[in-house]
Amino acid sequence: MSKLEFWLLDINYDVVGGVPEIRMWGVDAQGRRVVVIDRSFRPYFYVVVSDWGEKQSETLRRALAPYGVISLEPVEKRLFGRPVKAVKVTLSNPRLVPKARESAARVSFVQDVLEADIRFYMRYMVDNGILPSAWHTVDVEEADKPKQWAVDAVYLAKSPPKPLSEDRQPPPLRVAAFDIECYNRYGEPDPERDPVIIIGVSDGADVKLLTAEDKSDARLLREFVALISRIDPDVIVGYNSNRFDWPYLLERASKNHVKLAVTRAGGQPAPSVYGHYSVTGRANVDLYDYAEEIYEVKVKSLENVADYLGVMKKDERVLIDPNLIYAYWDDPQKRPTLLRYAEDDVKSTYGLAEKTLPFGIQLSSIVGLPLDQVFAASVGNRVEWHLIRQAYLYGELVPNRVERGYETYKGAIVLKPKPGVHQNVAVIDFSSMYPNIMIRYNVSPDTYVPPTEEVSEDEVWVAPEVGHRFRKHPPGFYKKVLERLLEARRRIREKLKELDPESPEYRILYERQRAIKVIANATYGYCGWSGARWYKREVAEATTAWGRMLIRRTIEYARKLGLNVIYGDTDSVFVNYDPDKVEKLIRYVEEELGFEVKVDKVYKKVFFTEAKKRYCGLLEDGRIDVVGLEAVRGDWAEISKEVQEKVIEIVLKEGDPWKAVEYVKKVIDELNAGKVPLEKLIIWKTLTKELDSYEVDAPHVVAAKQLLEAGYRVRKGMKIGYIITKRGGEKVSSRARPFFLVKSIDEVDTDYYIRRQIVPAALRILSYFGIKEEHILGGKKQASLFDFF
DNA sequence: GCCTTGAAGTTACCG
DNA sequence: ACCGGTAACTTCAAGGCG
Repeated sequence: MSKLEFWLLDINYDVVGGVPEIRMWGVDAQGRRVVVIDRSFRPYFYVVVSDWGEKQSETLRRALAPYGVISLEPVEKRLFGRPVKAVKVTLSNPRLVPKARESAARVSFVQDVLEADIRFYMRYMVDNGILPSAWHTVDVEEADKPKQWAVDAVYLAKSPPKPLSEDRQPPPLRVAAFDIECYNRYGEPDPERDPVIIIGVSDGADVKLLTAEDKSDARLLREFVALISRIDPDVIVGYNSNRFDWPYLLERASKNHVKLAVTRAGGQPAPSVYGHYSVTGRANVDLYDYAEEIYEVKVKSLENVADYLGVMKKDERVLIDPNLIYAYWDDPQKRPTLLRYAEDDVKSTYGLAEKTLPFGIQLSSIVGLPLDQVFAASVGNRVEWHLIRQAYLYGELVPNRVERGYETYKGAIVLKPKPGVHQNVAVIDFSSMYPNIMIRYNVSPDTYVPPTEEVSEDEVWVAPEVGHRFRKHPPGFYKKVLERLLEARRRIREKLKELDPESPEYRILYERQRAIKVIANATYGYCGWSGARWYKREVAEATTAWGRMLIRRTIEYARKLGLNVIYGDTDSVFVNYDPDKVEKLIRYVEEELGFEVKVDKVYKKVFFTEAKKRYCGLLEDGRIDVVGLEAVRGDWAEISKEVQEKVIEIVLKEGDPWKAVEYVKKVIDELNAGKVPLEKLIIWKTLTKELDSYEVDAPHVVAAKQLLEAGYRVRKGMKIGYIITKRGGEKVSSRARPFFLVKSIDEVDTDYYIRRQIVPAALRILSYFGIKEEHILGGKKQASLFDFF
């Protein structure tokens, strides 16, 4: 027997000779790739019973007999904080759990079946405190290695692994990025018909471009399998690989009778939870999932995301129209360009992995989902897995998912801003307001006291406005969970202060505290989500009610101090920066209200219109913040955003709105002269539902229908880029066309872009200064129409 | 039948 | 499949006028 330290990369299970075995794929301290097998674990679930004795035990045992029941064990557990009579039902085979669950549910004294939907390997990790993307120590015995397994050693665990320090660095991981190009002469490539023509693979040092000869990809697929096997990556990354590359490769492989044996167990990738493909023994990460969370990037193409993250600048790489890939392939002159394009794609993908994996690794170990699942899982699922882990530690049963109706409740307060330019404004905001409210007032489903229940007043916190009551003691589930998270984050931030920001340790811990913050902040939203296991409307409702109270009291006190409250939203107040008074305000909130606030930023100048949630400000270092305005929205043409940004800059930095008018006029002249590139006129909008379920023919819907007609695949979730042209009727939508079908500026309805894009975006700022449309369009034909009225 | 007006539908933002 | 609050656009139908 020996001790093994390993970092857990992937986990799965199989049933061998009727015995389930957990397989933990990882990297050990010497950099060897290992599998640790545990055959001692058995699946189980709980039944909540109204009664438990010899008779019930016999009945249940009989009902479950066909499913290999091993034991029935009454246990002390709680559900939503209340002790319940529960029986732990242990089975021999994880695959029989669903059937056994149904059977158990039919037994008369069984009130509920719980935790039967926790996947077997997740169950194993939760129960043993095992964390993916983290180090463990385990007593092992070396075992025979099945010959198709691509690892250095296989071990049998003598007992379950134990987690080591969470701050320890991950081992050096081998990462491979891949990207495929398909023949697409007939539009969207169809794996039934169109071969894969290029597969690019990068291991960070080298890029290999595998190509198909004569449009036959059987050999190409075999080469890909061989290359992956040679690189033997721990992490395989792609861009949209779960939705495109993997399913496409698998289908081509099947057509060509090639086994896509890229897993460490010698098998093929397999569809798995959250729409991701599992590549056993490796982490298969789709970076598109990460990109979806970068809201600053509106059109989430690989080149845009790589550009934004500073991985590869758009103007320093080869870009070709994806629809013309086949043409570049067919033309020997152009094929080298296509190859460079494929190379840039795969290099960008690798670069993206370098930027994002450190965060992914930390998120994975905090919420407890394997690295390849954590990006693919929704925010709700991430929070939920974090909660499931904690529930186990507290002896709380995991509630079942239940179908519920949708309920609304009141949210945060947004103040009407004071319009105009304000100098020297401090933004004061609450640190993690909602998590801290839940901690302070013990807001949780298990501490909630229903109206029917009588308790003495001093035992409960009563939420303002809504009157929901929560027991002060004992600490509720959410409180315990959030306190632990915030405390961990505090500790890490303390440690960060002592580290060199350029060091790898710093990077790891920085990403870790960021991941913790993300989960803590999402927990409030989770509790108000009707799909949540720990959903309780009153919990969410009380949290926002306390939030409103806090912000109101803060504003009141600020005014009492003589501060000018200019604006506020949810957990922030904007006041004139009088350091003494601001200091007093902060002390008041900390001492009287018991919450932490800080000066988040100070604006040299900040400008508001009458609208909430939209403003712009000049910071002391000369940077400009734009919030909510057209310039930061993805559904305005680039030209309008550019104009607004520049107008804001002129107004804030030079204080001369009329100078901005001159600038806007200049841009309009350029547009009229046909000097504005077509790309700046594209308007992008998401297709949020199926095309035929739209009630209104909005411009992007009309454009999408044209795409469909032209033979393109149109799917929910796509961003549709369109340009408004002259051709068509009165309705804007009748003049919308997919952007790439518009070939010349002459087709463009420049009047639309002037009157409905550029001018409104500029006037959003300028109208406060008395500037009107005719001042911008002055002297032009359009203005005379106005004068007429 | 034409024009105005406001509601409804839609998207993307803020915190 | 995390929440509610908000602005702003386009379409569409109702209402007023004649």
